Amino acid sequence: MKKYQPTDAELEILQVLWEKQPATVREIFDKVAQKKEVVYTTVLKQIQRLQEKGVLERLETNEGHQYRCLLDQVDFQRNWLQKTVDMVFDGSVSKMAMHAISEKADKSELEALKIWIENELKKQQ
Amino acid sequence: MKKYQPTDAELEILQVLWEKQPATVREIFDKVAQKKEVVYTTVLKQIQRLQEKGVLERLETNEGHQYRCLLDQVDFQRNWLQKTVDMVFDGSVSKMAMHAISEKADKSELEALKIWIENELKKQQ
DNA sequence: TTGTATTTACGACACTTGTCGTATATATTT
DNA sequence: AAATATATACGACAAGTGTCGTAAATACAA
Repeated sequence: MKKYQPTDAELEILQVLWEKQPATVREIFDKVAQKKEVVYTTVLKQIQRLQEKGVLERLETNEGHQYRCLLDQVDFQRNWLQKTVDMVFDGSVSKMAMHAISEKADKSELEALKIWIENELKKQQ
Repeated sequence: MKKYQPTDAELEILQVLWEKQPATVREIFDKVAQKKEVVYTTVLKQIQRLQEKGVLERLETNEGHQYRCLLDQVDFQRNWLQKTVDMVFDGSVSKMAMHAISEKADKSELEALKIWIENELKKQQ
């Protein structure tokens, strides 16, 4: 499972799993239901379809089925950013970074970033 | 047209329009066809559906129909990043920025970004 | 053990999307 | 004007998705 483009609804499920894995349908459902109104079986169905596609793996434990995500979060993030840069920001990483930062970063986040960049620079030279 | 989540295929069309607007179906098709194999009527259909949805506007000029995108590119970029941060990077802008930058930034880009951040910091306080 | 609650499976439905073929309208050329 | 080319409209279809109801299986409680 290297590349897969989940829909928004699917992504919500993956998010839950990336946070705590493996998890039961109930656990996943509870988390998802906090964010949007949805019925248990809807989430279940989505989980099952994700499993059919090979994105999730089902483990048969003694306390019911558990699911684990076979799509690595970091890989996914990388692909997502790749797509973002290519399709939304005309191929420019820094254009994207600046947009993002100026939009929403607060002071502490800016500070953190600055320090991080300085560190990167040291490493590079 | 403030918020709309285009599919990948739709986004390719919007990209063309953001670059040069308004444009005829033929012009859009030519650009899109450079990137992937597709038939004229497929692109036409997508354009028409986008128009029905109010994402594109059709202008009746003397040399055929022209289309313009009613979805502002900057708004779209903002929304996209919002979603990216929320759904892919656990709400952390700097986490996302770091991912992006470390993927691809060279020294000069880092320098530029550092200066830019310092500037942002000054503006904020 | 028998009834109740929970979990899981299965199927159904409407809607969207990507895709294209065909028909019709419009323009251009001869 | 007739013939040809181009543009546009229209409809169709399969696949995928979000959604849920209901049935079946399983676990738990009385």
